[in-house]
Amino acid sequence: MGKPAFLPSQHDHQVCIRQALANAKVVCERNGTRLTAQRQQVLELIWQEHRPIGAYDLLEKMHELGHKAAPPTVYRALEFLQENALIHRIESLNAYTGCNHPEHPHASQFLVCQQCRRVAELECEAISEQLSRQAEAAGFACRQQTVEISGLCAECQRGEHG
Amino acid sequence: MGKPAFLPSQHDHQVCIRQALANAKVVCERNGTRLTAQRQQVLELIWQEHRPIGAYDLLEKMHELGHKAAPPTVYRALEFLQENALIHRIESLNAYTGCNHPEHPHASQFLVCQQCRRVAELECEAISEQLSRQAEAAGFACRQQTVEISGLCAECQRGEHG
DNA sequence: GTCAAAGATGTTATAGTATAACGGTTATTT
DNA sequence: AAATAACCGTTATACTATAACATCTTTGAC
Repeated sequence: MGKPAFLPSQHDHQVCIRQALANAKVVCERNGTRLTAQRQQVLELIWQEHRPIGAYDLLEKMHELGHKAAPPTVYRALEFLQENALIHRIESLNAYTGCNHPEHPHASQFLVCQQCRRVAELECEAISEQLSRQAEAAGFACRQQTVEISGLCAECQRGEHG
Repeated sequence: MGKPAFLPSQHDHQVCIRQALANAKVVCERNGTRLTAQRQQVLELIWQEHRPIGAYDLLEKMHELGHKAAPPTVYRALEFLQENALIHRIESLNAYTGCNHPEHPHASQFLVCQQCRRVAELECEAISEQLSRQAEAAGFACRQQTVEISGLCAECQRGEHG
């Protein structure tokens, strides 16, 4: 069995962040796109959270770090990161979260905990393929899937997050 | 084979609207909730569109009809209609659309055409059950599913909507 | 029927999310 | 070095949603 969908809340998150930044460099190089300092900062701030973070919360963090940015700055970075598959937007939260598998294209499914607000990314091909099949059966040409499941993660079901 | 996912754009939509309002009355009666004139108006305006409509567009339509409403009015109606399963919110559009099957609880999947902005509602149990299973396998207690697929509907693939 | 409680609506203000538009700067290519 | 494209700064504004509080209406108990 692989990694659990939700990492234990007490894992060493610095490792996640370093790994994500290293991945991002490789991906951008391969894509021929530029991971500028600003974009990298936004990506790092996203990864520093254990949960999806909103654009204006990111903005606030940048201000705290002395980077006097305006909304378009952060939205541009978010757009770039999405285009390069480095982050995902969680529609039901209006928030952004790091992608766990940026190195290959994939359709994801997200488990969104209503209590602790953490999100797990599934990458279940059976689901994405079944969705594609159903869409095609209706004559629909599928471009992008948004699959988000709200509920309670295992820890919150056990009452570990109050 | 049943109804097509996307109705032909030239069907008699007045029939859809009348049917939806009749359904709504039954559903609210069964739920013990009150379909007031205001809520009914919002539901009717939603059904008058062939595509999901935003809260502020609804507001504008109400103004055109001489009903001088403020945002909370329409949001309250939308909340009520959602609670009674009479409409769905399409997260990826920030817009609302009539539910095709309000009489029984169900998880839906939405096909969202990027060109004509129409939406088809699938109700595929195989998909919703597979999603639940995957979530549970991760120890996740599923409460609500959001499944939206963006792409092109059959008509738009044939260039019928320019 | 009256009255209390609950539910629904009106109103004002404000919070939260996102983009348009324009000008300047930096990097890349030739 | 000039031309181009990509990136960034800045201001203003559009779009989406809710808080808070007052008023009115419906319902149900007596």
